[in-house]
Amino acid sequence: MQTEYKIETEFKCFVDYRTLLLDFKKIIKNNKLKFTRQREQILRELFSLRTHITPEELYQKIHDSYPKSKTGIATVYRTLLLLEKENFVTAIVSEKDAKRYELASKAHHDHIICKSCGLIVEFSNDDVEKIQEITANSLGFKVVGHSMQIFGICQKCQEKDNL
Amino acid sequence: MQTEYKIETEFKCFVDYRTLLLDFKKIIKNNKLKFTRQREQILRELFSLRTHITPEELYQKIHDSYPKSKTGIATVYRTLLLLEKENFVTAIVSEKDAKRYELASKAHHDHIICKSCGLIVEFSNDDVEKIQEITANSLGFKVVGHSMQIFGICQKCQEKDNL
DNA sequence: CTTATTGCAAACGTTTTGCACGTTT
DNA sequence: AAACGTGCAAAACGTTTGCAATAAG
Repeated sequence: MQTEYKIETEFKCFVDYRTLLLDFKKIIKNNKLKFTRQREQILRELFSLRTHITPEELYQKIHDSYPKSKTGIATVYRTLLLLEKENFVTAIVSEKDAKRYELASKAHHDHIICKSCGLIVEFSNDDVEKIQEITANSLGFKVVGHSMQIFGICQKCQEKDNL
Repeated sequence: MQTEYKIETEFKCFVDYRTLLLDFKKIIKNNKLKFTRQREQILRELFSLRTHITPEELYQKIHDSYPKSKTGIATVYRTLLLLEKENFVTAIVSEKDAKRYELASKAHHDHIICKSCGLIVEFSNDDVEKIQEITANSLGFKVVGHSMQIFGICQKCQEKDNL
């Protein structure tokens, strides 16, 4: 495992696309990268969708939105990795299927996932953040972040199962 | 996604191997399965290791412990799936590399993971269990379980990085 | 003797990579 | 012009599966 890591201090909140784009271009410039059509399409699509999406799904959506686009799946993966590194998106690893990405939002939040239909609902809880601090400190760790998933059966699926 | 799921009620605690084996044989009998050399080797290895291990690592360990064993990797995967279904092991999905399994223990616990060296330390916190209940209830979910990972930098890696 | 399990290799789905070609700066 | 990004196809990775052979009940 490589020794590079990032302290989770910087949270981004993108209310409008213009701000997002500006922020992104700043990162691009700072890292001597290039602002390409593909990167913009991916960012715009992520912004307008605002869901937990897999790279494959995102790739499909881009081809729906930009029918002539030749953006390859590899580029989607590469861009998501860049966006994750720069805290523009966060990832949740699903048990089933692929990693899911979502645009970073102001406050950290966690997820409750329906075991039956896969529905993902966000929640946030200040106590979780406190537990994170207390636990890490008591074990000598410097906190980077955390991820919590509650698994359950959503209301709809409970009703479905009771038939 | 299939509609089958399991309520996380049954926790096992294996202090000695004999008890573990007896419990396992009971499950085998109840489900009209067969008690094979491979299944026993896998169980014994999990018991003596008591770490968070990947299927691949477990496969290697078995071949170290039983040099003449021809146990295939597919059998390791299949057995781990069975053990997980029957609550003999629990799995944590790592960001990097493969799923890691550990023998089930009496109490639920979560993990803090070093981003630098991959060290996994267990912790348990009653508040996490409460948060799980409260959150699920408020969102209309029936709780199945949860998984929480804190990411951080362990003491050793912090020192290493300060050189 | 019936049924479940195994090992193997092939298939799978997701993700990464090497490379020649294109695009951005 | 230099440097970086791209698409493609191939490879890599962890995992599952079909099947004929084997072992357990």
